[in-house]
Amino acid sequence: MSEPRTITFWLLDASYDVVGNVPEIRLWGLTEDNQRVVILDRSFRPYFYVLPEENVSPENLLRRLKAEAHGKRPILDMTIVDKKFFGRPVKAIKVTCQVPADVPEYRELFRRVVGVQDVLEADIRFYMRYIIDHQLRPCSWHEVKVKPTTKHKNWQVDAVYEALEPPKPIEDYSKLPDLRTLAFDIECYNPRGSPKPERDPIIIISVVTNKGEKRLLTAKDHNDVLLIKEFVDFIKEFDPDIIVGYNTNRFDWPYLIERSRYLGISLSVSRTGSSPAPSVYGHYSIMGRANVDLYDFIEEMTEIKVKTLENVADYLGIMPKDKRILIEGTEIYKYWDDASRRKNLLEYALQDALSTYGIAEKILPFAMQLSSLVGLTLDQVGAASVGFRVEWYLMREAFLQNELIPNRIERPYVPYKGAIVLKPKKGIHENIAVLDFSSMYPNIMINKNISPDTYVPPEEIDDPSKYNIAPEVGHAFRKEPPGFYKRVITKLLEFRKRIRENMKQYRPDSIEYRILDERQRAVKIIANACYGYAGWVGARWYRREVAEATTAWGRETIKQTIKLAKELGLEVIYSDTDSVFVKYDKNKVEKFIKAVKEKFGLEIKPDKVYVRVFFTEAKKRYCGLLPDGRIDVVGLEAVRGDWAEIAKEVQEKILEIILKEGSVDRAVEYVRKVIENLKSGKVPLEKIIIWKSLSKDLREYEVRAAHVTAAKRLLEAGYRLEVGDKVGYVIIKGPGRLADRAWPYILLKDRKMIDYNYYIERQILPAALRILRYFGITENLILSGKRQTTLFDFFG
DNA sequence: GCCTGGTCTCTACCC
DNA sequence: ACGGGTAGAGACCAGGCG
Repeated sequence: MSEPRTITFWLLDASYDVVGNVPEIRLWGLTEDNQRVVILDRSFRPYFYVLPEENVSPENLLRRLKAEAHGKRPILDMTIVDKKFFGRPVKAIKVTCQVPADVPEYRELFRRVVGVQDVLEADIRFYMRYIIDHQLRPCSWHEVKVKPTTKHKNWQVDAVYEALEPPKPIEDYSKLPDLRTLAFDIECYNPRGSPKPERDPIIIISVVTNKGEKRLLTAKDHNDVLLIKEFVDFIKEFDPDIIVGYNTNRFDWPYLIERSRYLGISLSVSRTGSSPAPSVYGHYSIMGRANVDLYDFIEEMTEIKVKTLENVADYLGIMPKDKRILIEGTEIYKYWDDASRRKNLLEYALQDALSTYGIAEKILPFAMQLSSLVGLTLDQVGAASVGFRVEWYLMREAFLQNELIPNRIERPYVPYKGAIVLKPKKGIHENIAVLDFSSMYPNIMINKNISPDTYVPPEEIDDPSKYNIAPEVGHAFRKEPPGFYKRVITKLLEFRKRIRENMKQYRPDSIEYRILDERQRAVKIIANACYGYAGWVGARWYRREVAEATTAWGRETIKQTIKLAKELGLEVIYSDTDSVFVKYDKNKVEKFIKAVKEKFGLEIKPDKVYVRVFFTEAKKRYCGLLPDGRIDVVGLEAVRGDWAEIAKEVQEKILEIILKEGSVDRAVEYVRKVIENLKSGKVPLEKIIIWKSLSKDLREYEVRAAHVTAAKRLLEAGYRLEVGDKVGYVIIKGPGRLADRAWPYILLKDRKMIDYNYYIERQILPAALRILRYFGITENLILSGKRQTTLFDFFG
């Protein structure tokens, strides 16, 4: 039984601990035959690099470092190694320590030694070091030679193995193991505003699993001791691989942890029996399982404006709002205390867990592919910001290419010029094609070899023919050899091509197809984020000249493209960054595409053709009618989250009437009707709520803004608000500034308080006139109610 | 003291 | 804690008016 064997496993989580002065890597996973396993590797040691100053001999420095370390904690090894730093070959001293805690100690000690230029790679967590060095991929399959061990008998796994050699990744991403997923949500008793764990019990924990279980765990009146124990027991019994929730990192887990501590209950939900623990990027780590907060992913979906669980579930078609029970957060305790209403609360809680589970089904396949690609574990990848996701990917690549990973350093923010936006030709245009460059910035970075390691400062320029010189800004980049960004982005684009090739062997409705599709999406997202990353001052591979040159070439490209279009007789209506809107002429457009390819080595593709498109004179705001009758609204009030629904609706309807029917009269009639309805109180309250986000702490605001005063009123009423939350308010009648008349809709006692005049003058009319004034309509004309002539009607 | 115009702050958008 | 470019509303404030 204890003979060595090779097993195949899917990597779920990674961690480490020091056991008997030996660091032990733990790889948590699932095997092909559906066993939960942990693989221990005690052979790996932490290390970092010391980079000598240019004129310092590595041998001398090595001796000095050894002398410096003498008498301190033993260092396992110090060796001079050949590495590259920003593409340049360098000698570095690799320092291998006994345990991870030695690394920061020696980093601090060595960085002060004379002759040391820098200490590198001393800030990488030990298990991440392991993942990078062996190129493991979380959420992917690996092969590993192991032998069983009797260690850690009390852990909740089917088997514990010792690795006889490091695992090897398997390059097939089309399959997933049979995972156990658990979604949960907690409800707290909150008669005194926001619940506090040292005061208010948890009353319901709703649980839904992917194996068809639905549980409603409840408190005994106001005693939640058994409830929490039941929850812990259920997790142990079901033994989930993935635990999902909505906003669990900021609410459920901290609350459960605090509450358990207060009650003296052990929240041992992990596979080692430990409690969830706060970890990197503000997420909670549950040993051996992946704790995923779906909110992290929803946060990035800017198309969902108000990100409450019920809104998101509604938006994603998981649980339509009109088909579920909605209970106001502040009312929960009332339902709990009222025997006749308690069952409604229970149903509500279950629907929350079901919604959460539904979101997980939509999000997890992508999250897993992102995790696999960038190398962050599933529970971390969502919590990490875009910049860090890109960075982890780059760090893996740097390792493969023997490049030293630069340190994260603080730098001043220096702004630079971005893209060009053309002033549109205002009014209505017919038959307009939109063409845009595919991945313009990534391709420019490849074509011009733009990278920190190919950048050459002006004083070092010799023969200009050896460099690509950026227009306007004059930054120079070596043509050869290929720079870091070029190598990385090229690889990503090729990778994506290969995945898309691979997809062809599967039916579009198959699981394999879905997985690969999510994977190619993840690859595209990372490739496209490289430019932004390069211009981020917090990036390890930051260089302003890189970002600045990329946009400069982008500007030149689009300028030349516009010129080319005109030369070919295409009328250019508008352009933004990497797109051109031209009067559609099939032959000319085909010629144009070919010419662009020849001239710039970049691909421009027709994205869509508008039957009709309307532009105001403002940039970034227009509206187009598509051949299938759909309407694209871009930038205008109708698509902004900070206008009252009623105003957005009016604008959208006007655009539709104008683009489809060409009748200004009807549009004006429509606006008048809505104003009538509003005055007579026929418009539902939801449609006049204005939602705005809090971008900072309330005390930090410099001017009195409406949503801030509304937020303060919410706070006084006992609501809890955080940065990023959306505040919904209405404007009420009365004296003073607008900001002082903003009232949280939730606290509104009487609809009579609402200032309808504000909604007419400052919401509906501006939104309507934004469009209608281009057709000769004025505010007075709408308000006077005079019948219009058909003067402004057109086409039919 | 009120009005006006310019500037600043703030949000959310586009690509 | 990935980039810059942009519109538009409202707050704020200085200056003009008389």
